[in-house]
Amino acid sequence: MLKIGDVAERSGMPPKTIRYYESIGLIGPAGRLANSYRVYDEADVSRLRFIHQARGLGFSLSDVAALLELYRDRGRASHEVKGLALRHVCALNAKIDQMVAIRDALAELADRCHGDDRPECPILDELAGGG
Amino acid sequence: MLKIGDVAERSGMPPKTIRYYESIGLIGPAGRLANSYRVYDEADVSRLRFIHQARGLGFSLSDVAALLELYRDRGRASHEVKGLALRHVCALNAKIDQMVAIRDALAELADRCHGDDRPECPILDELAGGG
DNA sequence: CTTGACCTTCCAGTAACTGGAAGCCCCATG
DNA sequence: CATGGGGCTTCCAGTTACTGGAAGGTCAAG
Repeated sequence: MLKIGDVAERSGMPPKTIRYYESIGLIGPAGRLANSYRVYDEADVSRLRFIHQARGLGFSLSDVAALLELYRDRGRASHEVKGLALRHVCALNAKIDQMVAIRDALAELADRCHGDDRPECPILDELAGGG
Repeated sequence: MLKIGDVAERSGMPPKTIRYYESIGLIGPAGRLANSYRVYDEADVSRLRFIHQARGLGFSLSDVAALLELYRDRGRASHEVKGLALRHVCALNAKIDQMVAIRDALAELADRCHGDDRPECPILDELAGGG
C-alpha cells in the first residue's frame, strides 16, 4: 500500500504535483484510506512515471493527456504518437531558432560595449532605437 | 497630443499592454484629459519603444525596469548594462542547450517510430520507462 | 505525552499579458 | 437629433504548471 509520499519518491515528482494533477483531472482520483490519506498501487506509479518522462521531454500537460490516452489504448496507431512528437519537435525548433537569434543579437551588442565606468553603451543606444 | 491608441501604434504594442505596464508601475501614471483618457508625449513613445525593444531581446520585465533605470541615469557605468546583458545571454544559453537536448532526444525517438497503423511505438515505450 | 514527519484542504502567487463585459465619449452620417 | 461605430475607461478572469504557506488531522517512536 503506497501513500502519496511513496509514489512521489518513486515517480520523481513532489506530492504537491501529484495532487495538482489529480485536481485538474490528468489522473483519476486516488483511492482513500479511512483517515482520508490517498492510496496508490504500482499501476499508478507507472502512470506517474510516464507523465514525468513526458514532461521531461517538454510535452505540455494537454499533450501528456493525449499521450496517456494513446498509451492506454493498446490498439493505437503509432503514427498518432509520432505526429504529436514531430509537432513538438517543430515547436521546439521554432523556439530554439528564436532564442538563438536573440542571444546572438544580444551577445553582439554586449561585445561592442566597453563595460567600463563610462556611460557610453551601445546596448542602451540600440534599445533606444539609436541603431 | 497622443492618446493610448496613438502611442500603441507608434511603439508597437497594444493599448492593453501599455495600461498593464502602468498598472504594475513599470511606467509612471499617464496624464489624463478631462474625459479621463490617458495622454502621452514623444518622451513616452521613446520609453515605450525602449521597453518594446528590450522585451524583444527577451529581457524580463524586472530586467527592463533595471534597464530603464540605467537608461534614465545619464551617468551610469556601461559595465552595469553589459553585466545585465551577459547574464541574460548565459540564461539564454542554458535554456537553448536544454531545449536542444530535448529536441534531439525526441527527434531520435520519432525517427525510430514507424508511424504507421500498427500500435508498436518506441516513443511510448520510452515514456513508459521501457528504454 | 510530546515531538516530528506525514497527510489533508484551501488560498495565493508566480510571468506577462490577453479576452471579455459593461459602460462612457466623440465624430459622422442620415 | 438620433444612431452607429470606434476608441476609451475599469475590473475580473483565464492562461501554464506548478509552488509556498497556513491551519489542522494522524501516526509511530521515545
